[in-house]
Amino acid sequence: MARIMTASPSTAVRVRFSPSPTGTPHVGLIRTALFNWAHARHHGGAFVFRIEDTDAARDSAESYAALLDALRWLGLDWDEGPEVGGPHGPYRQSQRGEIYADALRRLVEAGEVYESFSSAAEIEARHKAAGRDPKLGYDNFDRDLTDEQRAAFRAEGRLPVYRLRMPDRDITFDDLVRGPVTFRAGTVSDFVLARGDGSPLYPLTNPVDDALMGITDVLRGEDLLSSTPRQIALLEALQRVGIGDGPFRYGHLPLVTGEGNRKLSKRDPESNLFHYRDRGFAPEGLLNYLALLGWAIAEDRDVFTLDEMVAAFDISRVSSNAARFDLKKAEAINAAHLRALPVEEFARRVEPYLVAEGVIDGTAAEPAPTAEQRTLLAAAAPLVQERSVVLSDAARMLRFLFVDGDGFTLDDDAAAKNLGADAAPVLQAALTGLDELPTWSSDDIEGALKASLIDGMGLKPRKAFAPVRVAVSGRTVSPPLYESMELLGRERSLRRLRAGLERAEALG
RNA sequence: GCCCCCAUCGUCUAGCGGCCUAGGACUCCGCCCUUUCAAGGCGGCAGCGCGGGUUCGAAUCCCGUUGGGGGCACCA
Repeated sequence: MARIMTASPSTAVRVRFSPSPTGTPHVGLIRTALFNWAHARHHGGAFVFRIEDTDAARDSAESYAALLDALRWLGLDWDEGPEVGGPHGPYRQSQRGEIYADALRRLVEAGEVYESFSSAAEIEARHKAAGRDPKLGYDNFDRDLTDEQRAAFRAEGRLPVYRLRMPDRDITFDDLVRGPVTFRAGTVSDFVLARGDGSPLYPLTNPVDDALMGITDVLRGEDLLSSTPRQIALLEALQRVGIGDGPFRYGHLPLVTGEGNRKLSKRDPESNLFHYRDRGFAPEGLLNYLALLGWAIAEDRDVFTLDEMVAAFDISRVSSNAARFDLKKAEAINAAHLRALPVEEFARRVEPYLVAEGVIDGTAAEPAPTAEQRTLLAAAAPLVQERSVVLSDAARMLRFLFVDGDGFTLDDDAAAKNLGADAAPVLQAALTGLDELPTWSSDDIEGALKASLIDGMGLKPRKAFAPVRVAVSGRTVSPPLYESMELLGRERSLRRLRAGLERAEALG
């Protein structure tokens, strides 16, 4: 372990990643997870994973599974959390009901929290009556209700919600990425911690768990910045009733935006993490790109490994401006990581995408190529590694090698452009030259094609090789032509050239 | 409307008073390499929102302004 450990356990960094299991993991959410993880690893601290599933109506088992799947795929390992356990469990809020009930009880008994009977309509009506903006928020009306008043409301059959009594002073905290932030006294109204039926809400569960789990640094999206004064007030109140040690450090990460500078929405397919996995982003490539959204490792470098990130990560050097997700750059970073992979590793990672192409057996999780296919892939992988932006590119380029007969199809656009009538003489000449070849090696193929097409027909290389490439591989972008044909083998190569010729002649 | 945050090339960023006639990356455009599609190499286009200060000196500090964003639920 080369990592630097902090001096004493009491100062060890503890961060948490606490998503709610709704929908599919979002790239912005993952960026938050990454920065938390990197911060913890950099300081030799703990990365706690907690599931905030207090809303039974919206949470789903699929989302929960997807969250674990996502972190595991990315390699963001957690020290405490679901399926790992830890001293502060359980790590799913749906299993911590008693903890919140106890916290709420203590807060009420201490007078930190009070019962509020006002309905939204009543609050609005009071604002209007007083000539205030009706959408001002809660007006602290129920703060000092007497026992008699409360009893009267209950007698009407009303159930109160529970609100925290906000302190009447400015609340300032030193944001880890932004520096000092102050909210003026009176600008944050008393907020609801639990429903009328006593069920706890996020504003209560989140700080309670952070306090109980010994969290020291909260790194989250900027969208939560304005709820920080509420959390700080709650944390102070909790401390007064014997829960936790008061407020901790906060750092608000810049938002990840999409087109039009809007916060990337969960509805936007571009925000779906698995969309990138399905296309063949490598975890290290995607993570590297996500890290660039708000952080830079050095002035003149932007491709780096996770280990390098851990060593260099400094939360205070995270940018505070929102960052636009740029697919083109993400792809470029990913391509750099794919090229850096040992070729055997690259081949192994292409396998799931060949399964998706339907050319090898197995599942994405467990591809089951035959020994023969594995040999072919090993030979072909080096030909496509540097031409792949995502792993599915490689699978698409390699597909033609793994199929035969009806399994082989021509790309429509490629065929339309390159296998027209004028391709017929080219393919005919190629066939003639190739047919006489005593041995079938890439060098021989190269020699034969050049002799018959370039020298023989006086064609420009572009013109000469395009029809051959498309006839043989089905696409305009393929592995290097001669090597491809060698791997394809004489029979299949010639058969495809003949098929291409027939097509070209039919059009002429 | 109220509260809070932000402000350097189209995009992501470096810059934390002089090293800046502002550096890198992506995109785009050229050229080279390859008698193939790509990849790679080299080069180019392009930026400190505006106005005041502070200072010998400001992209960097302060104030204002404009613009953008986020938050204002018995969702998380």
